[in-house]
Amino acid sequence: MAGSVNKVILVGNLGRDPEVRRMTSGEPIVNLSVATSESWRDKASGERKEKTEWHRVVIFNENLAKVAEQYLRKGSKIYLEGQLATRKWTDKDGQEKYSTEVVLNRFRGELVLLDGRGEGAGGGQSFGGGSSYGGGQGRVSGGSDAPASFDRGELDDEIPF
Amino acid sequence: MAGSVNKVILVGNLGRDPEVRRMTSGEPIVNLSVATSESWRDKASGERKEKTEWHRVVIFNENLAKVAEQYLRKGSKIYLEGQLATRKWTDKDGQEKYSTEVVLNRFRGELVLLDGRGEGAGGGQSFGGGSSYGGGQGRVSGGSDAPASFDRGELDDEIPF
Amino acid sequence: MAGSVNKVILVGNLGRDPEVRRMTSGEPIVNLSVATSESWRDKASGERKEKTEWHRVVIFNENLAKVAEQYLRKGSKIYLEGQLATRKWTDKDGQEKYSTEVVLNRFRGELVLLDGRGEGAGGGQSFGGGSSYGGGQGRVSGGSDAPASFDRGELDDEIPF
Amino acid sequence: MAGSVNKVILVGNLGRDPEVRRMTSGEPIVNLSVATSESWRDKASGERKEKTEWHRVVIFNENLAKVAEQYLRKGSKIYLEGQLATRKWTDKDGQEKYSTEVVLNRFRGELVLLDGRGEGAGGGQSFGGGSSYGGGQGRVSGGSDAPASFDRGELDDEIPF
DNA sequence: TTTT
DNA sequence: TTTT
Repeated sequence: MAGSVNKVILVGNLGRDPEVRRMTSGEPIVNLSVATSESWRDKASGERKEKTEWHRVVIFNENLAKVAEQYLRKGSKIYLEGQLATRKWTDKDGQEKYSTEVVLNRFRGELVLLDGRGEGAGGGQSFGGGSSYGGGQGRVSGGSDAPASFDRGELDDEIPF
Repeated sequence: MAGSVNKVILVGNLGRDPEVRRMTSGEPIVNLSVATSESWRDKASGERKEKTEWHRVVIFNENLAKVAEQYLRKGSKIYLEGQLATRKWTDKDGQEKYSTEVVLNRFRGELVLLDGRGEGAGGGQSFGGGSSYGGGQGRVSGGSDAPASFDRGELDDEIPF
Repeated sequence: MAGSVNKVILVGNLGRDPEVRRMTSGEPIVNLSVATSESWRDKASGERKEKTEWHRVVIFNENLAKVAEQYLRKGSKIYLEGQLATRKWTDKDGQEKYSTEVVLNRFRGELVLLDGRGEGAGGGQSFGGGSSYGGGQGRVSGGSDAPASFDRGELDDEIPF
Repeated sequence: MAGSVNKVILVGNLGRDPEVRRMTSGEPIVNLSVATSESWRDKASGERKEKTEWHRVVIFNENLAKVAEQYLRKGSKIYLEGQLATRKWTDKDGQEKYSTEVVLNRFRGELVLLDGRGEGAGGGQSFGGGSSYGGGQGRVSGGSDAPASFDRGELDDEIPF
C-alpha cells in the first residue's frame, strides 16, 4: 500500500503492575493496563461527569520490556506510543473474540515515565547504581540513574545527533 | 485524573464507502473502515510479508460527518485523528462482545483528505462551485472548492491565527 | 493544497512563568518557554550527556490562555499540541530575524497539565474551592475547578460523546 | 529531567528536490523544504485566504537519507515525524542567527511517501527494477517495490511483530 | 474491504 | 484497575 501510518499516543496511569511473561524463545510479553480519562460538566444537569477508558498495551520490545518491568508500577504515569492491532482469539466456550491492543514492538513504540512514583517504585527502591539506562532518547531522571524515557533503540548508545 | 491523552493517528485507505446514519436526535454516526498496512521481508525465509490492519472509525461530529459523506469513498486515502473507545455490546446470541473504535466526536478529531480520488469522488464529480467548505483548518484543494482537510471547528470561519 | 498536517507534540517543563499579554482587541498572547531534554551515554567516552531544547510556545486561544495564566508556573510539566509557525521580524539594528514558534490558536492546540506542582502553584495556592481537579482530558473547568487538561473547545460543555 | 517528548508530525509537499550532502565521515545530511498550508474563508470579508508554512527538515539517518534521495522529488507528498531542534549560526556579516529545524536522526524519525508522483519520480522513472525498498509502512524492502514508507530501522528486516 |  |  502506498504509505500508511498506525499510531497511538497515550498519557495515562497504570491500573495495576505490569504483567511480564516470556515466550519460549525468550521474547518478552509485557501487558499494561493504562487508564485515560476525561471529565466535563454536563450542560443540562450541571453535573460533573467523568469517563475512564482502559487500554490494553502489549510490549514485545526487549528494552522497553525491561524498563516496564523495572520502573513501572500500579499508578505510574506514562507517555507511550504504539500501534493498534486487533487479534482474534477463542474463549473457553469456543466463542470467537476480538481484542484490540496498543502494541510496542521491535520496530515501533516509545515509553516515557512521567513520574517514578508508582507503588514500590521511585521511593525506597534505587534506580541507577551503576545502571546505565538512558540511551536512545533516554531522559534519565532523579539523583540516580533512573530513566524516565526510552525508546526501542539500543540503550547506552552514541550521541543522538 | 491529572491530565491524560488518548489519541490515535491513522493514514490509510477506506475499504468501503462510508456508512452514514443519524440518531433520532439528528446526530450523525458515520462508520469508516480504514486499512493500514505494513510490509517487510522475513529474515529467515526471505519472503515478503504484508499485514493489513483494519480500523473501525466512528464520526459523531456534524461537520466531519458531512465531509465524510460528501468526499470520502472506497479507496480514499485519509489522515485522521481520533481517540480510542471500547464499547461493550451483546450479540444476537446473548454473547458479550467488545469493540474498540477510533472516535471523532464533537470535541476531538481531525480528518484530512490526502487525495480526492476515491470511487465516484474527484473524478467527474465537481467539488466546490459554490461550495464553501474549507473553514477551520480547511485545506481546500483543487481548482475548485473541494476541501482536503477539516476539523471539528465551524466551517467558513475566520482567520486561524 | 491537498490536505496537509502541521502538528507539534511536546511533553516538557516550563523554564519560567508564563508571560501573559493582551492585544488591544483583547485577544490573549501567552508565551511559554518549554524545555525538553534527552540524555544518552556517549559510546566513545562512556560519559553521560544531556541536551536540552527550548521551545517558544505562543497561545492565542482564550480558554487555553486562561488556563496557562492560572495554572502554569515555572517548573510545571505539561503535554501540549500546537503547530509550527515561523515569523519574520526586524531587530533594533534593522536585522531581519526569524523565529519559529509552536502556536496554539483558536482552531488548534491542546494543553494538559501533568502536574500542578510548579513554583507557586499547587503548593499553598488553592485551586478551586475544595475541589476538584477536573482533569482528565477534561474540557472542563467551571466555576472554580482547576482543570488539568483542556483543549480549545468551550469549557463547561456537554458530554463529549 | 523526568521524561519529555519532542515530536513534530507533518503531512505536506516538497517545495524542491532534496539536497543531499555527506559529512567527511560519510554521514548523510539531507535537507527538505516541506510546505503545509491551511485555507479558510475570512468571516468579515468572505474572501478565501490561504497561508503556507515552510518547514526546514534535516535527515541525518542513513536509511531515510537514501530513501529521500531516491524517491523524493519536488512536489512529493510525505508524512514525516521528527523532532524540533534550534541551532545557532553566524552569517557572513557576523550576525547571530537561529534556525529551527525538524530533525530525523539515527534515533528518531519516520518518513512515509504518500504518493510517488513528484517531478521526475513515479512518472517515467521506474521504482523497483532491482530496487529493493519495500512498501507499506515497510521497514521493508522488496524485490521491485517502490517504497511508500520507512523508518529509521534497518531495511530488509524480520517480522515486525 | 483498501492500497501498493 | 489508575489518577484527580
